[in-house]
Amino acid sequence: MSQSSPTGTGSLEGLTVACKDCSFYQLCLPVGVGEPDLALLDRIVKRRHVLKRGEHLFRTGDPFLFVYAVKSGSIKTYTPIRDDTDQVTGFHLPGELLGLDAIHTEIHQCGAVALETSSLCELPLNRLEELGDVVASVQRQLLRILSKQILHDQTLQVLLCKKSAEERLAALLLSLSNRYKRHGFSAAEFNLSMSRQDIASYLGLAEETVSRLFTRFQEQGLSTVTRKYVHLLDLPRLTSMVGLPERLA
Amino acid sequence: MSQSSPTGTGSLEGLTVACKDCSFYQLCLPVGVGEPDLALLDRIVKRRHVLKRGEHLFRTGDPFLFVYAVKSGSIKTYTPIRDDTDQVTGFHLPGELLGLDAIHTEIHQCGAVALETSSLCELPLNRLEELGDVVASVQRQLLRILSKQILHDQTLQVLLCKKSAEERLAALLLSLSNRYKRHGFSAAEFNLSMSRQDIASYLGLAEETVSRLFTRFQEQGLSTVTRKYVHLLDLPRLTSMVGLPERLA
DNA sequence: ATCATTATTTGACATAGATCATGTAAACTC
DNA sequence: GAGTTTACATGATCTATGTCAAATAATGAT
Repeated sequence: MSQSSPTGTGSLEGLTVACKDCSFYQLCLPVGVGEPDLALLDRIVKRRHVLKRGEHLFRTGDPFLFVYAVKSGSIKTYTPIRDDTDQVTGFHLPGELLGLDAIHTEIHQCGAVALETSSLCELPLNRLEELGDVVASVQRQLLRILSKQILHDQTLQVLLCKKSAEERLAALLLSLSNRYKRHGFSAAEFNLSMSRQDIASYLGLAEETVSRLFTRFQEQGLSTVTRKYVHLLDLPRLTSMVGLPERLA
Repeated sequence: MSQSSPTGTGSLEGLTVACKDCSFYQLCLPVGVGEPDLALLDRIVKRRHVLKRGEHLFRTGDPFLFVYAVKSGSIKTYTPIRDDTDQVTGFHLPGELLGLDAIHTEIHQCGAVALETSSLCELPLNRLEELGDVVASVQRQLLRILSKQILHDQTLQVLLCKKSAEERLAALLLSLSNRYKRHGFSAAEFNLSMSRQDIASYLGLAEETVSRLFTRFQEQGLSTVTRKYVHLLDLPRLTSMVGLPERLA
């Protein structure tokens, strides 16, 4: 919701950057919130949330206090399944919201960990009342965003129910590509902040299968993956592999 | 949102039953909407929507006009995948909402068909403004409901990623059981309104696998399934099979 | 820098569940 | 109410992935 200072992450402390000046605000609460409303909204949005790799934003069972917006970096959310295994439920990139699933129970059902150094804004949903008129407008935006998430979940459902391992991985790569592209980053080259295991968990595959697929994609000239660095060589073919508008986000 | 007349479904036409008298209203918009608000809400909620088996409530691509609440019967939602196949995305029982995924794009991304004779209420989301004060309150409820749906989708994600065919089917049977129970119906005996194929699609399995599992459950004394009629014989064992709070709804 | 730990890759093998094929029983049609 | 269609069941395979095992490479710690 807010822009980081030109002097870098270290000086975020004490800064008062307005939401309307944030390069991400249109991604958080895209349309329908007018200028004056934004000024109000700005009053209750907290900034200066920075996490290093591996640090938790919240854990399963924590009380729900805020909806978070990723400003930079990336966050993964997961649910513990049994004693040892986790299910990765999502990867959250800049401009995307986090914690929406906890509105219902007011208890976080997922844990959220930084995959790399990341900064976030927080929106105290339970204090929205203080905003008066802006409330309805912001809530309408939130409804849209939650609805979008539900749509995303349906796409994932199709992916998990009907698509092969190959199609699933292609879909994830394209999803990341599109989401980076939206922020002016390269659609063809980026770094995977998550591990093979995270990817496997998210896609319902074994870690080994993901590894083998990366190798196969390379053999087929679809992409190059060296460690964390991904280079998508044949976007059109990858897209046709996934088939349909099954874009993940 | 409204209660059917004591004289039966045939006489729904012309009835003006208040939301607050509806036995389902607490399921639609559970808490936080006070009595006076309900009276207002009642003004814009339409009733008298009746579908016979196989009839569509809406189709993919239709403009989004309403959120629907199931009053009686059951509805399935699905997305077309390729030319021939569909992905069943959900089964909707009385008291549950429908069409939430279309808020974002304002175009229905799913089709919705009645699995049996069903009646529904409609809530014109785009006319909520007319309600004035009640808006924030209703929207807050809606947020909770959408959030709950997201939670449900996460459970489904775990089911599809980590659970065996057996566990998936057990989870679905228990989900239906719990949802019927909530409405005062038997938790142990009910009718499946959906086909084996629908179940298979929803759970990411082959139709044949579902058939075989029903047979196996019967052999193991877990349940009895004759055609559409299900009798759950060993709820505790079924529950422990699924493991964890992975209840589907 | 060196060692220890963890992540990734690769290979050999096992298996759950898909697919294909066919049979049987409801449910609809005229 | 005989015939046609559609839903469900069951058996015989086949295959995409999972699982187990081990090698290699990267990362972090001392």
